[in-house]
Amino acid sequence: MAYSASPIIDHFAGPIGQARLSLEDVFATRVSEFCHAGHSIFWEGDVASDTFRVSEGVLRLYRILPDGRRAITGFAFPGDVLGLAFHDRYFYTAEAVTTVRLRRFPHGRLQALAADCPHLHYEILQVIANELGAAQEQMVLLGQKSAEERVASFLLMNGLRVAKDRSAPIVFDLPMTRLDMADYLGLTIETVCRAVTKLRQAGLVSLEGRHKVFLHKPDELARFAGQDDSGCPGMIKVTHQASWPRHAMANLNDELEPAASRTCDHSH
Amino acid sequence: MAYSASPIIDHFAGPIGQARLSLEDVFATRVSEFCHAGHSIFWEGDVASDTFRVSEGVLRLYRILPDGRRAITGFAFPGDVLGLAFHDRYFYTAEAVTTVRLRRFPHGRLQALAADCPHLHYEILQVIANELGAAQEQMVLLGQKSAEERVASFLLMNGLRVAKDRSAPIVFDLPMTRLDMADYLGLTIETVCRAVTKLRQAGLVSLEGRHKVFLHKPDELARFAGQDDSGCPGMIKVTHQASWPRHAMANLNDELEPAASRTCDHSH
DNA sequence: AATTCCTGTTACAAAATGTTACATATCCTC
DNA sequence: GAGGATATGTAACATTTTGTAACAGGAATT
Repeated sequence: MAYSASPIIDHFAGPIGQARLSLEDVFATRVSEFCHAGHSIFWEGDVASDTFRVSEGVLRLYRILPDGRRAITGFAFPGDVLGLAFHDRYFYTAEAVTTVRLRRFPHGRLQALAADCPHLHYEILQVIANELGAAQEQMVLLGQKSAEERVASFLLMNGLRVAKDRSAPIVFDLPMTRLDMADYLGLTIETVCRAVTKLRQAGLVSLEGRHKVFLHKPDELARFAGQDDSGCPGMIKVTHQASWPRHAMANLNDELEPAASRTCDHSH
Repeated sequence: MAYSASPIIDHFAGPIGQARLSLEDVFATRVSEFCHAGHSIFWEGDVASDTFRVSEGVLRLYRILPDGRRAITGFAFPGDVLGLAFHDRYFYTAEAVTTVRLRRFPHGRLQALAADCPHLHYEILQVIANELGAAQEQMVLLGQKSAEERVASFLLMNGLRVAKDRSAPIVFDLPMTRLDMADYLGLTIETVCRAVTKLRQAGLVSLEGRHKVFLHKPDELARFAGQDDSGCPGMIKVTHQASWPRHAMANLNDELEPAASRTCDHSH
């Protein structure tokens, strides 16, 4: 909060402050910093004074339970921005998996910029909303999927970061360790290994060294992973729990509303 | 997107639009609707045209996997607002556990209001940031905690919604079914029952009927649940993984920065 | 008040995952 | 490039969780 004004930044506060600033613009004004593998940018519980944008490299984001268990809540890749939730303290530790290049921007000052620039504010909201979507996806994975499904999902998710086309084989690099994967997927190292072996035997994936992955049939892998296809319009899913009637809700008209209360009368 | 203007709302768009609007204010202008137990407000995959604020009652929020498994990603209680992530489609189904009273506000118009009122925009961001925090907490629970720890965490979490004081016994109502709890905690009904029984035998909780819960020793229950104490300043945790050096990062000074790159040199 | 249905509980067998132990591969330093 | 340290892979065994099934209890209806 007591940061001295930097001329590099101050032009944002002027009339240009109303321009369509993007997060990328904001961070572009800052110098690069480096964080080597195994070192941390910040720790869980630290006062959250800065936000960070990753330029190169990968971070693991984790929390530690009182008894020492480690839960990796996510990984940060180039382009990702950390600390945008504007909490008082960081909720997780951010540790470099590989050497990371990043830029930082002060928390409070970014908030001030966002207050003056709705577009920037909206972009921040979008980033957090996407993180929330990813977190919910992960909740589904951790709560409902088997070990093999989790590993398949993880490989596919990382593959699709590189190539969006599921119909063609994908080759990519997986920088994190097996322990990272395990702590992210809620499994042990051994279970991860077993699952990878099975996927290899099924001809769906193969490995070269520890970190290079080949997805031979991403499409089939997706089906195997129990990938949720929701959001694909026209896709009707058969379910066997109290969740059948998927017909679209119709009464979303928004005329001048009647004074009386309405009732959601969607059949069960 | 083709909503006709409503006079009830339009005064927000005028000069008053710059006032410190709160989400509560915005929804207060709308009529109440009711949704009876078992019925849904919206479905996963529906086009997201409205946001909702719960006035009374409880909703379960869930996604369905292609093979029918149900993952409850959360519950919505009075005061909670749904749909603020402004995605094109709802990512989950919102179904009433009890009869629910709620108010709705059109997606696009709320976005427009937020663009004119930084305070409102900021409040929306806070809501999503809190949801994100809860989702990460849940990821830790699902990935790292045992069945009994999960149930203990769940009971405690719901108890603390009513009473913030962990040192005194808590009595509260748990409106959802055992199946809801199971699908939320990534367990089966039977495992939930067994866990509850053990907690009962340990003298930590007791039940009256299906939905009334007594937490006799919330403090002890919290310890049992492996509750993360992070965020409590001065709390140093002993860990046994690659996460030891928890000393605070010091070089967060933010002077006019040197042109050269810096390095995060926190020891590992 | 009795019946019926639904939800919740318990016991035991089965499956999945975690543990332990050790072999092998890869990485890093010298 | 040698050698040690670390990470990974595999297998046998232990534990936890699940699946199945039978039963108990509560609420709503008759």
